[in-house]
Amino acid sequence: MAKENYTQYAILGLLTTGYHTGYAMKQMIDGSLNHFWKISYGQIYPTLKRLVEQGFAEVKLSSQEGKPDKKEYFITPTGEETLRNWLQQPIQELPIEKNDLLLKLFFSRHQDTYNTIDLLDTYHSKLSERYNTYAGIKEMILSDLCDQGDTPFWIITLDYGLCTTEAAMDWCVKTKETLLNLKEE
Amino acid sequence: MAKENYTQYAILGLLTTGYHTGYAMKQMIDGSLNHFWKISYGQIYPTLKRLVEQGFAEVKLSSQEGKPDKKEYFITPTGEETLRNWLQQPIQELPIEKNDLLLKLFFSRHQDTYNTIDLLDTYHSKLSERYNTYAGIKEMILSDLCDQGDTPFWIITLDYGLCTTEAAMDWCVKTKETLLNLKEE
DNA sequence: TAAAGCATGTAACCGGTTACATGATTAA
DNA sequence: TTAATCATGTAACCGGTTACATGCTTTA
Repeated sequence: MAKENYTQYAILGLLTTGYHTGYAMKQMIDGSLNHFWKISYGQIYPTLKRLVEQGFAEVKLSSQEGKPDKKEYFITPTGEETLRNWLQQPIQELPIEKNDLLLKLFFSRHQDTYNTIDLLDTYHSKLSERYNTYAGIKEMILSDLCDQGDTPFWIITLDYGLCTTEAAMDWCVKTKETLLNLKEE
Repeated sequence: MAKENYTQYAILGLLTTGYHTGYAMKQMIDGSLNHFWKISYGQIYPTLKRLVEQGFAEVKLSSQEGKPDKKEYFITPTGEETLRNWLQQPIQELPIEKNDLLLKLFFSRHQDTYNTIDLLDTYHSKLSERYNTYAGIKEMILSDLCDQGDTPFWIITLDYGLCTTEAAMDWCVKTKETLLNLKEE
């Protein structure tokens, strides 16, 4: 099956959730989507251009007072259909994350145990930070009384982040013990 | 801080664990490392070449009977030092996995609930497959009586895969319920 | 007046994949 | 004899990042 460029669908999707400029999309992604997706201006603007060329979106130039002009993009019916079609396709393959901590652990036989444990500790604290960030965003969304139709779905993706992060943290703790036992032997 | 090319360290690491040809490395990675790292021949061979140029490895041409000639690579003391140095550096940033299921869920507000649940089911079954694969590899390593010094570290990385995969599976089940409740309201 | 935020864009680069090319040996 | 396994390699391509360029407005 042909490879898919998911980035365009991400942008198409954002067009349906109230983000109409490249700048606004970038803000949104950096703030709320970045636990499972990120994107740079170098992708956003060319993609928006291409979406218009393909008839999936339309541009409207709008000049604002006190702010620079901006290009507002809107999804077309064809674009909506394309998005819906993609949403229905089952995922083909699980993502594999390139994890450099695991890569290091894999080759840590000749390393000093305490050094390896340091790696684990740093990793754990970063996971903990991440966990708190996600929990914070979740709180924020839930306390926002304006109950958008999108919010339950946003919460779901956050929960994914929370539960896998938690599992990874538990693993850190367990692994630390394993390494210490290994050393004692 | 400058960006790092982890691939070269992966290859350097493999050189220390008994894999001396590009072909053998590829086999190894596809079989045992692929839950957190993968690599193509298009990277392996040029990287090996570069490692030699940098003085981190040495080549030895060996002709075998009944098999094609091969190039055997060996790590040099400088290479070992480079590797050890990298192993000691704490990881800078957590990997963020691009997850297209989450991307779809994020925009699934306008989708049919049962369709979304289908996505979750497929995902769950793939996770389950992955879990079994990891569990199988772990069994295999543990039952292999030749107790290499590397094995505890390999088990640790497998455990990471097992526990995060399990967490993701639990999330699938929970999310399915959430979606059904949402529909009933 | 300087920094921060709003806003759009591109060119160079880089890591990585895919497809292709080659060729020997061995087992079905 | 055909497929599978062993073995090495490259060129084209692609997705994505980074650095750079521009310019306006608001706030400190």
